[in-house]
This record gives sequence, structure tokens and C-alpha cells, in this order.
Amino acid sequence: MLPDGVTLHDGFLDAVAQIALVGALRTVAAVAPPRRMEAPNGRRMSVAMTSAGRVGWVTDRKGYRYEPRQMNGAPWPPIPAEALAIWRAVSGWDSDPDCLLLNHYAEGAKMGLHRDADEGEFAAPVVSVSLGDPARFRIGGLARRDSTKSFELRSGDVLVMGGASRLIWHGVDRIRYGVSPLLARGGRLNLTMRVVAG
DNA sequence: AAGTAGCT
DNA sequence: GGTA
Repeated sequence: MLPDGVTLHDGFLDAVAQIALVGALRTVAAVAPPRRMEAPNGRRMSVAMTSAGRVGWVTDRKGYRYEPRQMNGAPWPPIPAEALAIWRAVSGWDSDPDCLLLNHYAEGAKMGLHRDADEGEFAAPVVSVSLGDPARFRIGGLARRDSTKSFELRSGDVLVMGGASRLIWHGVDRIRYGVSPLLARGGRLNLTMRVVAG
């Protein structure tokens, strides 16, 4: 039983769709290379990130925020049509997302419990797509201290966090590296689409 | 004394 | 996934 507002579309993308999406994301990564950024506390994150869309999510010692340009001054690449199609199918939101955040989990990468709270529009859901190696996903409640539970997210799964769970705490405990044949170098790709409205 | 996209 |  998932919290109210969280929907898991198990196996939403078949193998063909997963391959097509990975191909489109390769183009994103070529224009805006994923990099391991610094959290405001100065620690380098294990997950490498980049973005597509009108704005991209960045972090450094100045804090978390959305920026209209990459560090090198170039705009972010457009959000691939394959990703927008998923958003339109599952988000229930009228407009398209402003940002696609692309996270690459190499072997050993993980992400601590956090909330997606840097957007200006919390009525719109966050749509998360998993590709490649499986991840042990942890989900809590609206308060940091709320109890958590975990389950596995597999390649092709689409998770929607919206409604009462839009600001829910969540994270990735670990990935099971080398399980999926989808990505040549292994690891996990996660993309999340957000309405930033700022 | 919170708050935590980090660390054990 | 709850502490320090």
C-alpha cells in the first residue's frame, strides 16, 4: 500500500520504449553532460545529474535551485518527445513540465532521503521514470521523522508523486548494479519531470 | 536547535 | 530512515 498520491505504474515502458528513451537521453547527456554536484554542505553527491527543459536543477554551496542555463552558459537541451509522452499519459496535468532532471547512478551511487521542494508549483506532480539497474527506493511521509518503507523500482517503471504526497520524503538506498542489460555501462538512469513555474 | 539531495 |  503506497501513500495517498503516490502511484506506481509497474512496467509502464516495454523494452522497445526503454531503448528509445535511452537513445533520446543520450542526446541530452551529449549537450549537457551529467556531473556530480556539491550539496550546500559542500559534500559531493554520488549521483551525476543534468537537466533538459526551460530550466535545470543545480546545487552548489549557494543552495538548491533551478537555473535557465548550464554552468557553461549554454541553455539546457529540450525535453525529449519520448519523455513528454510519458508525462502527458500519467501526470494528469494540463501543461508540460519545465524541467527534466536526469540522474545517473553508477555502481555504489545512492541518494539520501529528501523532498523535491525547489519548485514553485506543488499542485503539479513529479513523474519519475526508472531505466537500467533496479533501485531500492525508500519512501516516507510529509515529515522527516515519519516512518519509511522501501520497495524496488525496476527498468520501465513510472512513479508519480502528487496530490497529498507531492512533498513526500524519498530516496534511493542503493542500486543493484549489473542486473539490467539496458545500459551498456550498467548503472541506473532516473528521470524526473517537474513543473517549476518560476 | 533544527534540518538533512551529505556521512556512518 | 534514524542518529549524531
